Parts: sequence; C-alpha cells; structure tokens
Amino acid sequence: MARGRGRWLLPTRLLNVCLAALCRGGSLAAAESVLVDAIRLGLPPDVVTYNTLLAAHCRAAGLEAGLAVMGRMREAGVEPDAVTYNSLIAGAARRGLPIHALDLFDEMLRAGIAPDSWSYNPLMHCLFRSGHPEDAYRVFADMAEKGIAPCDTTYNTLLDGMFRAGYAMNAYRMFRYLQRAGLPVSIVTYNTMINGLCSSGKVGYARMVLRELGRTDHAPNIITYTAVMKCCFKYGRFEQGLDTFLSLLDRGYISDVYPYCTVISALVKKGRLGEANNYCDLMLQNGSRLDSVCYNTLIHMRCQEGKLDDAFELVSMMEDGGLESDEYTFAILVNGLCKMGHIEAAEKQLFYMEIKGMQSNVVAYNCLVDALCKFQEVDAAIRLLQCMKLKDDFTYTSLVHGLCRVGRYHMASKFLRICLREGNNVLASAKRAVIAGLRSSGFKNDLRKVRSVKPKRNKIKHHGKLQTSPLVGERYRLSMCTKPPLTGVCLALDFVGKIDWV
DNA sequence: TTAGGGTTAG
Repeated sequence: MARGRGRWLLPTRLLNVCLAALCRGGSLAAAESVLVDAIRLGLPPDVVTYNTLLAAHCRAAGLEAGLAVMGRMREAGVEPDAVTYNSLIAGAARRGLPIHALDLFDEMLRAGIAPDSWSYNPLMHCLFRSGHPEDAYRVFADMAEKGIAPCDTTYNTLLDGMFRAGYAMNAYRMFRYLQRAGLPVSIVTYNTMINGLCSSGKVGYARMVLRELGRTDHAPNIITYTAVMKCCFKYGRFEQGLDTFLSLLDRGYISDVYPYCTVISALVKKGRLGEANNYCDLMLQNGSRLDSVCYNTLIHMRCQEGKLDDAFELVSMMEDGGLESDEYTFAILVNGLCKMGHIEAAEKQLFYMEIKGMQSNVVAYNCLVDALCKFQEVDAAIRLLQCMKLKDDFTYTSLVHGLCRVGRYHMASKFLRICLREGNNVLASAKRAVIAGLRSSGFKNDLRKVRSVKPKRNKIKHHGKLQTSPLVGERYRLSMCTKPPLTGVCLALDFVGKIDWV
C-alpha cells in the first residue's frame, strides 16, 4: 500500500470508534459492511478493529463466531493480542464452557501472550459456576504466583464463587479482610455479599451488611433491592418483599426483567396467580427482551395454572426465538406434568433430557420420584432412584415419606440409613414418620439401627451437579501457588486456602 | 473487552 502509516492512523481510529458504536447498538451487520468498505478504500483495519468485532460476535452468537473472527484477523495478517484472547475466554465463560476457556488460556500462554486479570477473571468465574471451585482456586493461585494484581472484579468473583461452593463464612471473613486492608469494596461487593448471605441462610449477617451499606457512600441499586426482595420472599416476609417491589415500580426504578421474575415466581409459589399474571403483563409491556429465565418463570406459571398446552407453546416460542430449553425448563415441565398426573409424558421429558446430555437433572428426577410416591407407585420410584447418578435430600425425603405412607417401614428405614451414610439427610418429618412407624410395627432392630447410624459429613454439592475430576492440573500449565508475592493476595489466598476442598 | 441480581423439586 502506497499510503504511509501516519496518514491512516486517524482514519483507522475513527473506523474503530465507528465500529464500536455500531456493535454497541447491536448493528453487527452494519459494522461488518463498514469494515468491507474500509478495506475496499484501502484503510487498514488493526487489532483493535478485529477485537471490537470479535467481542461483539462472541456476545451475539457465541464462541464459534468469535473464533471465526480470529481466523479472519490472522488471514489479514493481524496477530491476536491479550484482548483478543480475553474476549474469547469471556465468550467461552459466558456459555459455561470451562474446558474451552482453559484451552484458550493455554493457547494464549503458548503463543507467548501475557495474561492479565481480565484473562483470569472470566476463567475463575466460569470454573466456580460450573461446579469446579478447586480449579477456580488454582487459577487464582496461579494469578498470584505470576504477580498479576487482582482487581475488584477478581475479589468479587472470588466472593461469589465461595458462596456458590458453600463457604459462606469464608466469604464473609474475606469481605471483612478486604475492608480492613483497604482493598476495593464497591456496590458490587455489597450486592454479592447480601445476595450470597441471603441465599445461604445467613439472614442476620445479610441484614448487618445491608445496614452497613446504608452508612457508606455507595448507593444501593436495583440489584441490591432485588436481593432484599428475594430474601423477604424466602424468609417469610412476603408483604415486605411485595411492598419493596411496588415502591420500586411506583418510582420507575424497574427497567429490566430481574425484579419482575422475582416477584412473579414468589406470587406463583403463594398461589396468587392473578397478581402474577398482572405483573407478567407489565413485564411484557416494559418491552425488555425475554431471556430463558423469563420464559422459565412464565412456563412455571402456566404449569401451576394447569395450562400445560400454553406452557408447551411458550417452550416453542422460546426455542423459535433462538433460546434453548435448559435444566430449569425441563424440571418445570416434568413437575407440571407430574402434578397433572401425566406420568408417562413426564418420563418422556426426562428421556429427552438424557438425550440432550444435560448435566444436572436431579431436580427433574426428584419431581418424578415424588409424583410416583404420591400415586403410591413406590416400587417404580425405587427403580427410578436406582437409575439416578446423583441423589440428594429431596430424593430421599420423597421416597422415605412415600414408603411410610404405604406402611413399608422396614424399607423406609433401609433407605434412610443409606441416605445418612451417603452424607445426605431427610426432612425431620420424614425421620419422625420412620421412627413412629418402626415403633408401632415393632421393628425394634431397625429402630436401633436407624438411631445408631452416624451421618457422614455432608459433601459440598455444587448446585446439584455431579462433582467431576479437576480440570486444571496435569493437562494445563497452571501451577499451584507456592509463595504468593503480593501482600493483598497472600491473605486473600489464605481465606481460600483454608477451605477444605472436597 | 471483563464482574454482581432473576427461574425448578421434598
């Protein structure tokens, strides 16, 4: 090209600004045609041009689309940089693909590109969310060993991950440490804490953190209020939760679907279906794009109304709109079908779920186990339980109650002992039913065995997902931390390091 | 470019 570099410097920057604006506005096709025009005019796109497009494609269409842009940039002689890989790792993380994210991270290291905290943050986030906290911790340790300073997002991701992995008090102690050490604590940190503490049942601590937030300069936002509402609904302060929602609505603070879904699902749970429908209409009038969580909420509402045809129509609408049914959708449908007595149709849904290879199907299975027990088909429930890869407290509570209901106390006590030995538990009412049944039918031996069984320490389960083998380790270059070099990190690592990883 | 809030079962 005859044109000198200096002459094109400004136009390339302008091209990038223009592309970024188009991508932000969701006009990807327009951005692509601007790029075609620019190349035709002899204007050279640079790494920023491609990174802008790559991030937008990744967000809109997923990782594959992002990788295609990386292919195009290489063909054009533009080499990817840290930003390219960070966007791809984030793309993989958003889609819940930890192996892909780790592969990209590894590829980045092999290419000699130095990762920064934006390479690590989505990787950690994705590993925590996909039920691999021990790997997320290794990633954090690796970051510390390489001397990369964590940013506020790193700490927030770590806190959120610790809550998800079941280590609420470690997260709480780390939050206090961040405050003492003068490390970044923002409204995001407060929201993570309030939400995590509420979800793990530490309502008193949550209230304390909320009061503290009121004394700081950080302004609570819609995320804070949604977390508070959810906590009210969960812990018996229904009207207070609803009042919070209504006052936010009055003041015009509700601009997205999150608070709507929270309140609709709470109303459905209470059986207040009329009000749930009203807020559903408001949410639709609001004009926000419905995502899969919104659809799941609406499908659940239709199922609870007994309108299964409408529920399935919503599933079709959702899929036609390019959204996929997830494990929630299936669990909701299986539950809805069971409640209406359509056991065979529910079994069919479970079968689809298996074919789709969905990781977490324990809730859907539990719904069917419970329904079979309620219809006094306990032998079928036992057969189903034997097919389940993962069983939890819900599974055994339904079965034990079901067996007691039909007077099979010996069998109920057998499953209760298996359950306790596996590190699971049942509701106190199920345990009481077994003991009362054994006593009244004179099964003294079983009674003694049930009383003497020592429950195994409960394993941490990550959102009902099966624990899989570590993803980081032999296969990847990430190494365990030996001597963390940064002061702030040392102590943060200490909080995670004390966790007894299962 | 990157993080935080909303959906299911006993």
